[in-house]
Amino acid sequence: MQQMFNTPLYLQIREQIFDALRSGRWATNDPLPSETKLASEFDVSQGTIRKAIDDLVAQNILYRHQGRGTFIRRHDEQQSLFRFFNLARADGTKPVPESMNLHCKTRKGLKHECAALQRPTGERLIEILRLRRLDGQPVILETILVSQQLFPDLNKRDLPNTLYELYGDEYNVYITRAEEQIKSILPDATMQHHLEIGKTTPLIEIQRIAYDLHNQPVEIRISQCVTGDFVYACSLN
Amino acid sequence: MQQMFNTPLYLQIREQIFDALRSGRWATNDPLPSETKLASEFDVSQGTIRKAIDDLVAQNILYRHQGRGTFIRRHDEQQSLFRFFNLARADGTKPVPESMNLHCKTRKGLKHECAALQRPTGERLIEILRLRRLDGQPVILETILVSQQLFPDLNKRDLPNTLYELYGDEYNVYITRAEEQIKSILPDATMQHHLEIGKTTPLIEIQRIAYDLHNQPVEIRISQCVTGDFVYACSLN
DNA sequence: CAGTGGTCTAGACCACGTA
DNA sequence: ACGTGGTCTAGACCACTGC
Repeated sequence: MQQMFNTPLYLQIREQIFDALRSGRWATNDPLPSETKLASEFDVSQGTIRKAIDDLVAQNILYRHQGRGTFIRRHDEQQSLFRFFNLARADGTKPVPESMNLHCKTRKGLKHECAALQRPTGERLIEILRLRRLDGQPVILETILVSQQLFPDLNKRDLPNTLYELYGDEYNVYITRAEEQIKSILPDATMQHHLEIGKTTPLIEIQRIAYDLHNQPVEIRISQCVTGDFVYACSLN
Repeated sequence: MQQMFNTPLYLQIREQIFDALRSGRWATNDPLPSETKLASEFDVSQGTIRKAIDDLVAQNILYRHQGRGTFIRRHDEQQSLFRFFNLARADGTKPVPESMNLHCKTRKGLKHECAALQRPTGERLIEILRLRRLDGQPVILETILVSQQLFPDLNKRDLPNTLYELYGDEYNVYITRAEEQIKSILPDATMQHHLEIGKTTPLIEIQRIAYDLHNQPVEIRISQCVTGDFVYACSLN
């Protein structure tokens, strides 16, 4: 096959592989077909397949393991606990977060919430409130909002510490990236109570929107965090 | 040339190119020698040079421009204003920051400051205090600390809005990455005065350590920011 | 041992920028 | 028209994994 149209071949292949991934064509735990097999299937050279996969690896959608194969990146317990978790001790090490669910209910979504999730206005959302402890201290109060349509019966399940793993395993929704916005706030009565702080202890509030493979917003997560022993850590390049 | 020893050729080449960059072998504004020239110089194929440069581009040390050549990434006015600037409006757009210098002096570094900069304890540091305005409002109070040894007479200069450009142009110190830690604080009297806020307005405090090409810490920067109309924005992958 | 990804080559042609 | 980076190929060999 030759490069036709104006978009490079490897980008076309990348999109085709990406579509195949989303359609569930390959089992989540098995390796993808080898580069040479994909090359003959798509009728391009192995180097072109390689470049396409390079991109998907860079996007953290696939990963390679020499000698074993190429695999779909999953949110499993270990990574999921840390990959999207930016709170660290002052020395840069990361604590293991525990979580306790405070409530889980359904309610009508507010206008701006539905808009952020790109769902019809007024759709029912599932709201989860939980408290997270780091090194035993209550540090984070977290409100999670998802569409009930996309996650039927999520509210009737046992909710694990790592929700993104559950989203993937049970609902075929794979979180690949997220955007966070941080501001500073003072605690209301609920926060004071659960986080065991006074009304003059300032908090950071992190608003996250998490996106799936299709780049669709899937979850809103608002975390109020006490930043005494812990800080929000971020790298710039 | 063949792959010898156990490290891949392209990594060896990458390090050699990197060394050449640091030694100032190529002018900062001219393109590097073309891939084919580098290939014959290092006696490897063009594809291997390409892979080496790919890495340096991914690290944001070089950039390519098709048809023109490969260049050293500089902190120039435009990018520098935004590249390491994570405050955004709630809708995600970025304001143009202005800055006003409040003072610039030298003083003996505290123990933890010298340690963070990997300089001898008690060395003299240059301290710059400035106020930044976004959309006309005073939003950020910023304290900058660098070694006087590394930046002689910096305190006697006119300080531009984009310091990293000055570091590169005048001191051959190129900032390539930074680490930030964020926590929430209440303002002291100085902050209240300059940021025009009351004592109950919570702020976020960003502590940044910026690193140069050698991966040496070069600058400490502590910013206190009002997060009313602006938020700290960050992407997770 | 066979099969996977990882490296490396040599050479072709394309797309862009400059003069 | 020419030189640059960008894409693509076909084929070689290496390094790791699992049987």
